[in-house]
Amino acid sequence: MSLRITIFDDNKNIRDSITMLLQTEPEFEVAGSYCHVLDCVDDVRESKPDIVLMDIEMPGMSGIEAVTKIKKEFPQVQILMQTVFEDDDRVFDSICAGASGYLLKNFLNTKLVDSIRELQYGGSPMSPSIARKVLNKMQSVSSAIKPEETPDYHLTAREKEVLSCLVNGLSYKMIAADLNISYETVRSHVKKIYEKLHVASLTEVVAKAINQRIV
Amino acid sequence: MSLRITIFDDNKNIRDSITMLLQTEPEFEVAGSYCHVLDCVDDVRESKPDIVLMDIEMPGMSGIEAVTKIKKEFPQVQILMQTVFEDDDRVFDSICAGASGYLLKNFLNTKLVDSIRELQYGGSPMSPSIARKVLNKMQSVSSAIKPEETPDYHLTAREKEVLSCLVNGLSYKMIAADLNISYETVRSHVKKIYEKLHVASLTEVVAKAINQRIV
DNA sequence: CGCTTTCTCACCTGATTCGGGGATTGTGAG
DNA sequence: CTCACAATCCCCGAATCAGGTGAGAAAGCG
Repeated sequence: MSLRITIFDDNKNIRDSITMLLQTEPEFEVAGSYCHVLDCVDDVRESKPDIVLMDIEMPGMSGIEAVTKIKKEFPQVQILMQTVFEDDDRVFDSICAGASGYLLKNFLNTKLVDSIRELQYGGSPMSPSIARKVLNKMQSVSSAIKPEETPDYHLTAREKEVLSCLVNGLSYKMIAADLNISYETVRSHVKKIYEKLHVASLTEVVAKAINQRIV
Repeated sequence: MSLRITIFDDNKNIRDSITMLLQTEPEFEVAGSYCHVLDCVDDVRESKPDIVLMDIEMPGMSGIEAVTKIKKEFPQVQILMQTVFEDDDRVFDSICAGASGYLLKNFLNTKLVDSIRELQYGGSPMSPSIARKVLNKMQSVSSAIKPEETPDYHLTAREKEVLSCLVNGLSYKMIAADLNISYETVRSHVKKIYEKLHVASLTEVVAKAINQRIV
């Protein structure tokens, strides 16, 4: 059983050299070869590839958009991105779009065949420098999510109730009605909240409450 | 100039075979070899490695904790994780802890030397199946973060400026001073913002701005 | 050239919030 | 049993915000 491979690259020389490279392996079959991705979904439908090689820089529509579209229609297709640039954002965007591997073009000759095999076996081939970018991004993302250190302002239960009403945009009057207490009581609580959060206006309270998830 | 490598692995056989493997390369130097990570920080301080090989399964303290500690003290040290398991969580945790590469143990013989060189050159060697897990995680995380469907309230640039001031807790007066415009102008902008966001109080504006990331 | 949008500013009236007080209960810790 | 603290309520004056109305200058557009 042969492995069908479709190529998207605007550079004919690269397409040809990839084709030649792939033909050295008997079980690889170039199912299609296209110089743009404007009809990528149709192209994939027709060529029925197991693996798509996608250049990231393409005229008309970017390779990243193409990945999104192809993955949406044919989620089982594995896509290997190729690029000359190590642009952080594009690497990241490609991954989010659903690419399964990422190869720098200057590794094409030496690594392409290996990479395709790795894709075939459920791996994700990546040039090491790309992998480094991915790991760094991963670390920054995860550390950006976690830091939920809530300094704990010792708000009482009632104060928290009032606070969450404030965050929901209620006025003192409305809060009073809502909690069945007097307007003045609400004010007392709010004053306390001001003290405890070290702020001096409702907007600051709301901002602080939301950002520090005291709500 | 030789590359100093320190090994942490509770299995003596593996430590020895790694050492032998590394000795085939003249510029590699095994700086230290330890069977546990309880004193990993001191061990690293003494052996002064450029690269640390860390087994993920270790008695006493897990390799992941060790990575955290080593990276905290010696951030420039590159750490290559090794494991027999492809446990999703541990892979992810290792990355967050600061590991720079991830190698499955059954690739040790064939890939270790290459991987160390890639680390040396700023890459992140990963077994393809590990890379796949990382990509998948990445995709799920990013899609979990992104769903920020911002309905787009058509705020003008100036309005957004005012808005961000509001979110930072500034009063109209302060905003006026900040943006070098009149108090009344600030009010005009705020009124517009109220209309566009369909709200009627500052607290609602702040809450909406933060929650929908219009800031 | 008109037309729309944006940014700017102004005035007035009423509503709401802010920052000080002070007071009364009940409850739980020491 | 005090003593602290939370929760409730009250008053006042000053500051700020809200809503409505109007209007001029500059920029962009057909």
